[in-house]
Amino acid sequence: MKQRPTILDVAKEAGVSKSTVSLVLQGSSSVKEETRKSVRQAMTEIGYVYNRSAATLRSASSGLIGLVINDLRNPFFTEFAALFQMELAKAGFATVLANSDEDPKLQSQMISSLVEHGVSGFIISPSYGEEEATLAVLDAANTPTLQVFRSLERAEGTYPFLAPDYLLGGRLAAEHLIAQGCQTIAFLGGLEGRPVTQERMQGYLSVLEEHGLEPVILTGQATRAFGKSLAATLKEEFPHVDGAICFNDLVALGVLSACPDLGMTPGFDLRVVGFDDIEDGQDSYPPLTTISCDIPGFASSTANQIVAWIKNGVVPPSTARSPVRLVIRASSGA
Amino acid sequence: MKQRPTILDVAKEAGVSKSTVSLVLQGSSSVKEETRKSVRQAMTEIGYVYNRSAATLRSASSGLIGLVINDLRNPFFTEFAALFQMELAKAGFATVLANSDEDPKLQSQMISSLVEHGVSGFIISPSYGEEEATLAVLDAANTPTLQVFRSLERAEGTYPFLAPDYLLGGRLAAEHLIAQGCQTIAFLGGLEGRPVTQERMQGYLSVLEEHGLEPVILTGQATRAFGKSLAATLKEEFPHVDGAICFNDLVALGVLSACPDLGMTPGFDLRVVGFDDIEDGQDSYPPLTTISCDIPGFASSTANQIVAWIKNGVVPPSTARSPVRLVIRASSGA
DNA sequence: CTGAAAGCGCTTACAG
DNA sequence: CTGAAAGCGCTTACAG
Repeated sequence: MKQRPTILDVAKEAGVSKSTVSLVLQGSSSVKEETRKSVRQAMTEIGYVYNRSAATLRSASSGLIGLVINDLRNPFFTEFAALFQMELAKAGFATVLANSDEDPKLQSQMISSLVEHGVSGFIISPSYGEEEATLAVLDAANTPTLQVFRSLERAEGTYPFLAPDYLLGGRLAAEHLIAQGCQTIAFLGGLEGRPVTQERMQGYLSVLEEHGLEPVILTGQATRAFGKSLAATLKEEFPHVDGAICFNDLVALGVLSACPDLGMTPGFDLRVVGFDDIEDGQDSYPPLTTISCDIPGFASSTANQIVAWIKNGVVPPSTARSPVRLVIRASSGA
Repeated sequence: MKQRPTILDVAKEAGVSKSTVSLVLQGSSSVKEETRKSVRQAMTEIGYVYNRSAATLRSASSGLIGLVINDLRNPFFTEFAALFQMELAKAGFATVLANSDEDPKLQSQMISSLVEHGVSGFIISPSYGEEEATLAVLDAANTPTLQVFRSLERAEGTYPFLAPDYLLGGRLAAEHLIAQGCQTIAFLGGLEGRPVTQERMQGYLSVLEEHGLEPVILTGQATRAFGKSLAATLKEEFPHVDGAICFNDLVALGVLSACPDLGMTPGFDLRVVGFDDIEDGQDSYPPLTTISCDIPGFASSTANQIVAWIKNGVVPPSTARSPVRLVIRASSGA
């Protein structure tokens, strides 16, 4: 367990001053190629590892970015987190992933822990409720912060917000089911009053209105379990419903998995559309028609924006919407 | 964007020396309660935030733990990561979550980035292949490192390994299917030659041998998609198979979702058992019988061990197995 | 292009 | 119980 070598050791080994070593570390162009090489070699020879804490202390930029997600167990967010992290790694930043688990208390705790660790920026998909604590620590941190997918009410404007065009997604889903000949289309799942639910529902409502159709709305948890229970509710209380737009794919997959026991054939008796395009939807029975939010594109765009903000001070627009598209599979009977 | 206050500002505000502030920060018992209070109050008044980079530089312990996972998109690992992170937060450590995505190159890169950031310990579920680079950077890091779920071949012994009792799991699954009356039981999925596959399969094989039954083994990717394709293979080439033990739940869920189109009734024509007990298996059709690895217990045990190692130098045993149990649901026809 | 010096915000002995 | 001083490993002007 001997001490790790420092730039001083490297300097000694390479026969230069420690400033020169530091310049090599930063890739400065004012060091001769030859010198650079010998320094690099000295580093590998003595097993030097860069100490970012020291660098951070002096230069105030850690190269760490905090990604705080409301529900990391939802595959949609997992997918985003995985892609985002890889994207950032390319830009030389490390990602600290934290799961606030829909708990605003946990969220503010985690954020303040990340601030202590000196993160250079935040990407947050916030948990709802008790916004004060979270906003207080974020304000005190005074660091580039981007909201994704969801936005805190009081933070609109202060922290730029980037999300898929949920409203358009709702419209596309509704138009598709109408084109498939559905007469009565229900909107299933998603917590009442939440902005994301509102937007997806609004797209659905406006299309139904344009076609003179009556809406059927059954909100609730965005989970498989709730989706399963909804299928039974539909069968018993709303047997005339022949199309369902689900708040997200989890709800939709729950509905699909409940159908066999209820004697319903999804894609035939009941045409189902989800939202998010998580991978599981490709391998469900039947495969799930859904609204894709282009997560890879969303992740790279988010990564680019936060990096541009940190490095060059380019503040993203206060609100931006990314494109969505309909992905047609068998669950809607196509 | 004014500078963040430092302990010097706090000291001035509270009318004490900065050493005293530092002692308060560390919860030293040698500070009068009264002093402590006034210092704490001064902190909140001027909006002080602790700078861990500075502390790390001086004391060489960052309070950061790196969790490097081979496939974060698999819900099994996501679940573990989420629980582990919460457990560590309780102990005052922050978790840096990284996804190596089954890519050993990415893995060694991420580890060295984490080392630069000064993590105090590693938990690694390694990606296989090209072990040299990963081991080299880990050796250089010289920091407490625990392997979970999987172990690098060359690292047995050097880095303690903690995993569920896969072999017993394979046995429990096989015994259950035999008790259910299955005559021909197949083992589906899992990459050939991987230790985890070997162990699960070994449990299955030994039970079959004890009962004089012939094994049927179809290895491959541990994904839903592969599970789906296996169901068709079974139907065409192995119609006599009436029980299936899947490498993991993803494969099992893939098999289940393929059954309807093949005219098979899971739990009846084909009794299916998975492995891992991911949440999706509770809401599949039919619900999935599986081997539970008690992820919450595993996560907290892992967290405790790494913390004890870091704080008190307690090195975990070089290999340990955690209990597994059979969870019976409808897919095995019970 | 390279060297000597100061300083980032803490913690750590060491006096008192 | 509290204060003055040194130092962790870097980066940053500033000379040369």
